[in-house]
Amino acid sequence: MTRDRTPSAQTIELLAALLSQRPEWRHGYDLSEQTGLASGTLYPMLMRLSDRGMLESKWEPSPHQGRPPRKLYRLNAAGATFAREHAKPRTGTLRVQPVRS
Amino acid sequence: MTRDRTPSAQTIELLAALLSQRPEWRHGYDLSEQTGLASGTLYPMLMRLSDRGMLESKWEPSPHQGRPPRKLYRLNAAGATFAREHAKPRTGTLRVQPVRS
DNA sequence: CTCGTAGCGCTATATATGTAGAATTAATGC
DNA sequence: GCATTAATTCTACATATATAGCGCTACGAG
Repeated sequence: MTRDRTPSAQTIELLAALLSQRPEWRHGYDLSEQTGLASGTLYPMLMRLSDRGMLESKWEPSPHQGRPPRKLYRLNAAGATFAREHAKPRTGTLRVQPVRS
Repeated sequence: MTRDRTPSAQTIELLAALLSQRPEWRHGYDLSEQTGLASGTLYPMLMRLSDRGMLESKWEPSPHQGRPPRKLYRLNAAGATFAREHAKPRTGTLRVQPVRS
């Protein structure tokens, strides 16, 4: 049967990255740089999130000759809700983030 | 001034690879596997040979989604002549290569 | 024959996505 | 609680092309 796990730290990081620049389209390489996630972790994650209806996606033709085409992703409504849901601190305790100057 | 060097061992190997399957189109990755030449050696060589009018080239759209497009190369008439010219032993002296068992 | 330098080879890195298989993590049943 | 097992993460590797920059090599001049 299909089990449903609560999002892992990596998933939350990816969702946060996608949420941070919504509604712009992002590609995997871009997201791997922002999050530090390796390709073998990131691409399967993007596919799973897509399969679960969290993301829209489309292909963009190679920007320069000889470069691979990019697959673009973006949170849809369901995905954005899900991301916001899980982006906030786990417990009910409110925490104030000090801002570094 | 533009000097003209006699083709290096690497160039001869590449020309031989191209000649061996003429007139089929070959792409760089393919040729790098056949010759063992690293990409940073091979691609500049292909570009130089192209610039000197030895090769025809064209782009092939990505065979599978997410894979980089391929640039195809093939010896033209001048290139084929040049390749045959330099593929044969250098001097008039015939040398017998001992074969290591 | 020697010297300067243009041309060339090579290592490292960048751009992008993707899969196989091992190791790990977490949900469920008992 | 503990074992089972599905789901996920992670390390390699594969697919392709391309450039920057260092260092070597051989051409041509003298």
